[in-house]
Amino acid sequence: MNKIFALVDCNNFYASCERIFHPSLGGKPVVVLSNNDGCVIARSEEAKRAGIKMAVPVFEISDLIKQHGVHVFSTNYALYGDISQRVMNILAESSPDMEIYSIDEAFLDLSAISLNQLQNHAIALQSKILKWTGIPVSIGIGYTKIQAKLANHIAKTDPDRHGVFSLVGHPDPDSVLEEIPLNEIWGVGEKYSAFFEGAGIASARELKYCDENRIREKLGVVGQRLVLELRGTVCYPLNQNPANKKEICTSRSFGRPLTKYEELEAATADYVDKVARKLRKQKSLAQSVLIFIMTNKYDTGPKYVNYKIVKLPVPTNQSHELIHFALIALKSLYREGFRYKKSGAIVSEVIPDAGQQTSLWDEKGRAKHKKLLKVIDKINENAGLDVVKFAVQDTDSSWGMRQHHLSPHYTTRWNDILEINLDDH
DNA sequence: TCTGGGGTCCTAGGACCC
DNA sequence: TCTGGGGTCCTAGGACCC
Repeated sequence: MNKIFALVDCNNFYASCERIFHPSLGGKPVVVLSNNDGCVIARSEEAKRAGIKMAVPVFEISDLIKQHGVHVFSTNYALYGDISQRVMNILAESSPDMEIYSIDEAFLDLSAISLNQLQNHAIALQSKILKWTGIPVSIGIGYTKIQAKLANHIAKTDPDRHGVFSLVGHPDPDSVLEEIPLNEIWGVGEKYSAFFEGAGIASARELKYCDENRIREKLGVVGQRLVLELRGTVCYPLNQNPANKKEICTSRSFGRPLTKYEELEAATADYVDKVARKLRKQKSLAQSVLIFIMTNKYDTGPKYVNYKIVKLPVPTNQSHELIHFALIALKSLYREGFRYKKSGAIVSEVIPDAGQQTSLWDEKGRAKHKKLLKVIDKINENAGLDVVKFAVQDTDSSWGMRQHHLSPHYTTRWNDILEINLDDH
């Protein structure tokens, strides 16, 4: 039996999240900014129509913002993560065979739904999500993930489809593919687009019927899979139990350039602690940690970029231990006289935290710290904040993110819960 | 003058994704 | 003044082995 995949994708997710708690923003242009209020990372339809492009630095569009009265928000991951979970819960309930692909997308296996019910099933799901969470979604259906992605693109862009489109059961799928430019295909980026253009392949339909071996020669197995998936051969199955991360990274630009070692140390220790928490959350240990620091790549002043990798003597996910080795690396990286813009920590050689061979001596202190960290994690999780920190992380954190347009944490922080005044009408 | 061949493992870097 | 952050997979090439 053929597999049938659906891709459910939240429309303009971050912008839609901000709108849930600001219903008056319906029909108005909304954008959400990256960390430090740097670039545009989400736009409502109105903002797109106003000519605001994805990923532009916000200072370049200040005129557009004024001109169209665009509502601007700092990124609020606590809110988006929580709303995402609610959407995913609804999907999981309706289709147990599901893969969460990103914060705002999930693949579903709909093979069990009869062909003539597919469309209705999708429409019902779409309206349920809207009703229960306030988030509008688009749903695309196909015989492979790449087909489902394509169908989703049509569901989103063709107003006649009202957010649902299926290539399965379509009378003439090739005529649909004919209209799809190559760079809309999932897995086709800048380089592949240029290659296809040079090879005289102009649409998704042409790619589907091209000589598969020729593509394989030039683009390897990745290119060949593109062709096969377009034809309906599954190369990317549903991945229901995503493996643990093999690499975990936390890095940030600072709210202002840092020059003193102590400030750089505080920020970097903070990032390392965040990495350690992510490790503990997925019950993993890291065997090496990389620290990098860099100056502003857009600055005209003196530039410096460098990194250092430290092999850890014992695999660990303990914050203080990782911070200890990270700071040794940082010390050797630091040079005076530069304005640092960003630093980061990446752990790799990640292994499961189970049955690790450690020396007896190691084991003693480690077990104690493990208990302590468990408590700290719990406190921080419940508070929804970084209440407990290591001393080196600094409580002042004037280097922290600029977020001048942050909305409240409506759903994850008690103090921010929405109050409704019933007398006010 | 002649100078194997096949295999594995590791790493860096490219390409892509949201 | 202001320019995001966190991932995965694949490939080519070097090191090393027998």
